[in-house]
Amino acid sequence: MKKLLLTDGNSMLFRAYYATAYGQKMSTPQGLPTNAVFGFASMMQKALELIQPDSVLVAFDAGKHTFRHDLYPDYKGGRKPAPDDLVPQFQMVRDYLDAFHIRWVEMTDIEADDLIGTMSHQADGYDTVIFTSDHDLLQLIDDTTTVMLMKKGISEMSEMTEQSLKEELGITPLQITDLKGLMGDHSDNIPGIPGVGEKTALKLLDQYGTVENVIAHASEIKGALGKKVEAGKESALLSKQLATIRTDVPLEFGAADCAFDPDLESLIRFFESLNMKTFARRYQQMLEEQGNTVPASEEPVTKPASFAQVQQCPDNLLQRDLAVYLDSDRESFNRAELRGIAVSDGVETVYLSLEDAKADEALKQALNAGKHPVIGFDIKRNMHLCARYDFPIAFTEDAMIAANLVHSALTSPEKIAEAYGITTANTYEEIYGTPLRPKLPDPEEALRYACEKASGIYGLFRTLEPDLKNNGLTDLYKNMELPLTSILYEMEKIGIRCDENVLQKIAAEMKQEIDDLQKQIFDTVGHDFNINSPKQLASVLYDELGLPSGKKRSTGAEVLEKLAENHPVIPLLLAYRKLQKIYSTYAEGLQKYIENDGRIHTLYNQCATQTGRLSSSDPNLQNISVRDEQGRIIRKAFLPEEGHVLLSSDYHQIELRMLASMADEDSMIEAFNNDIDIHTKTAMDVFGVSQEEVTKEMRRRAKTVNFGIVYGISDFGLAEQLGITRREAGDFIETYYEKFPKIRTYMESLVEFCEKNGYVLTVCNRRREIPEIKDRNRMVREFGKRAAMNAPIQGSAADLIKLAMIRIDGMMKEAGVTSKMILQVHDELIFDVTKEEVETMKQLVTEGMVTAMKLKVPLTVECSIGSDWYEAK
DNA sequence: TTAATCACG
DNA sequence: ACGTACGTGATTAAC
Repeated sequence: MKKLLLTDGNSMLFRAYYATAYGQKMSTPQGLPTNAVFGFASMMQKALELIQPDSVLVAFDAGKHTFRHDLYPDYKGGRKPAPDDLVPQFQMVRDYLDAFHIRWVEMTDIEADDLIGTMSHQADGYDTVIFTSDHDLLQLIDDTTTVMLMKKGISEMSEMTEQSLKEELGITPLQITDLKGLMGDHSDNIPGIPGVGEKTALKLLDQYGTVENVIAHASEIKGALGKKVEAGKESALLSKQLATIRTDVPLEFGAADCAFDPDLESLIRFFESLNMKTFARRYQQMLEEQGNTVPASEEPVTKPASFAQVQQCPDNLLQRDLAVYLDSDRESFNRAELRGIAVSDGVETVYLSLEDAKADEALKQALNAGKHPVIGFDIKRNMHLCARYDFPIAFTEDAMIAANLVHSALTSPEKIAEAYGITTANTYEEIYGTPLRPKLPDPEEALRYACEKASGIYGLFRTLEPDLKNNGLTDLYKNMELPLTSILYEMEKIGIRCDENVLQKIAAEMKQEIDDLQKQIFDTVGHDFNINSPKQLASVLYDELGLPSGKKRSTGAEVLEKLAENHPVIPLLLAYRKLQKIYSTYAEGLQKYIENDGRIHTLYNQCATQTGRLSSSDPNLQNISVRDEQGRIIRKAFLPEEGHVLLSSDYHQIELRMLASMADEDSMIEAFNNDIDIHTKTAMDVFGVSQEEVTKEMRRRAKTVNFGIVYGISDFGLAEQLGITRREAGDFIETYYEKFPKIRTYMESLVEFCEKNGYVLTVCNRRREIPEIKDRNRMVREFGKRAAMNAPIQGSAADLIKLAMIRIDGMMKEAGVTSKMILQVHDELIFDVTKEEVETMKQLVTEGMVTAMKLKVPLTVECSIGSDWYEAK
């Protein structure tokens, strides 16, 4: 059967707009914004590839007064007008469809939904697929009609059929109108029955089937709900009518008239006129692959002539700012092989084999003269490669870090490439295969890839430079992140000594215990099963043992702890889980990372977080067990160099201190100034008792509240954490805010600032963008608020320790010590220290950390020394 | 590849 | 009416 693709142009355009609103600013040569058209075109292309339709129709809303407004004048009331920079794109997107030869339709005072409804109704002989994010359209589902529901952008989609609808909501497509009738629709301002939400509506439908039948049986419904239904009858019937999509609009054409016959040439011209080079290039390539002989466009987008392999770098390049791409495999930094190097000045790009590059003295000189910027992408990795292959390059800029500072959401090379539309003709995998299925690369493709990368890095950095400057990020970039890169490079290179034998011994003992526990669990339950499988475990707990479950049948530790009393197997399971985790991740898992030098070289990622913290991976050395003794012994495997000791120094309550200082909360500052235990102080205030009267439990609760504040507290979250009611938690929070009023006003100011600007800042002006704060979904918005409260605190603490690292690094160089900084764990620094330098280092490190930043509260650190990481704590 | 779980700050 | 604490990375099972 033929396939028909239907989609709602307005809704898709809006979605595209908001999905791209925070990305790179795109515009036509005349300066008109094009981001929404870009997003729209990406979505459309993905839809076309996915569906492979024979016919396509895009429907647009037109006119302000539809038949629904006759029924209900407030229909779609309260909507904000389209943003200014979206308005010109309404026409542009129609031009795009015209250029592509995709049929679109709009009819005065008819909504897109009704056009789609009618077309899908009429399209006999077609399998219809409706692309939408609008749940209303689910009512159109039938044997030959499916709905592809977009979640975020187009990346997440679910294909909805009669069956999946039944599974997810327990209703038929036609009942969607009843659902909306009962619960209403906030976005269209459809009232429904006030006080009835999705859950209640589904329950009613399950029982009565339709709105009409619910109303007919209103008298049977007990309690408040019955009253609500009684009062909301008419509204429900009206709402159902409003939600019902028409299938009888007088359309003058059919599916066959919408045959999809793309005109790539005119589409390419369209993209070129809008300055959308990536798309133009992509379709150009598609066209060429189809074997169509087309005259080359006036300005060829790919410039094969400028991508050349040379034996010596041309002189003119040596006089300019250069971007460098190191051609290597994707192994970890201490294993990767360096094959060659591509350098680009943004116009011309050349590739040199490693051998040629090493022989090119002029090039080496240019890359180390410090005369012109040398731009890289992830220069820390590049520094490792350069050092191992004895090919020095003095990088001065890192486009990856710059991109992450400008857009905090860009936490990986892939995201950066996507956000900035950086593409290569082939993906790396297409050329080199995967680690499992390596491929002999085609030399020309490999050359082109490396050159495209170098040229892409150059362009990326040039676009980012003004953004760094305009957002006041230059100082952070130049004086914090770049110096830190070099320090992290050294730390990665040195690594930390790790004794495989210790791990093996722990692993062996643990294995014993795990096997015992496993046996006991099987005996208790009565049969064998895979305890590591949450699915099987849930089935055992909730089906076989009949334990009471919440809605989710979770097998997480928190839930199991609550069930501990109900069955003797629960404590066994918890113990098993704990050991299994420590065994597989640490005792066994870490061994794989010990290199031939007997050391583990973790990777510090400088732009993996949205808050400015570092992250550690391969392996993650920032989450080595410490909280319980069973796991803590893993730390006995981490050792200093022979004859040295480990020095660990950590900040005391850094985030709370940072908060007190930033919020300028006097009584909290005073407490820190007088070195009073902050959790006890909080307990005194919240519970209204004297210091002597604070019990352990009170202090524990106060501590939890303090943590909660830093996380962007909610009464629900606190209640969950403390095992108290929501009300009690709410009272705690209220009392807390009364005692620390500036904390409240500070938090409120953060949320307000974020709502206005879409981002928040740390003390060092690090930005975190939080688009969620403007989301139309309340839950997402609430998350945005919490993030807005947390990011400045967590981020400023991250700024602080980064400054401390830079300072300490400087002090160590100045003092000429041989000790080394080797690990960072967010509020803690670990050093490998020679015995003679212990006192010097203790003092130096403490001073460096304490004076790294001037706050309104003192900074305190705790130092400890040990012959392994277990002792140094 | 994704979800669930759990280790850390 | 809704379902929530913030920020990470590794392992496992099961698709």
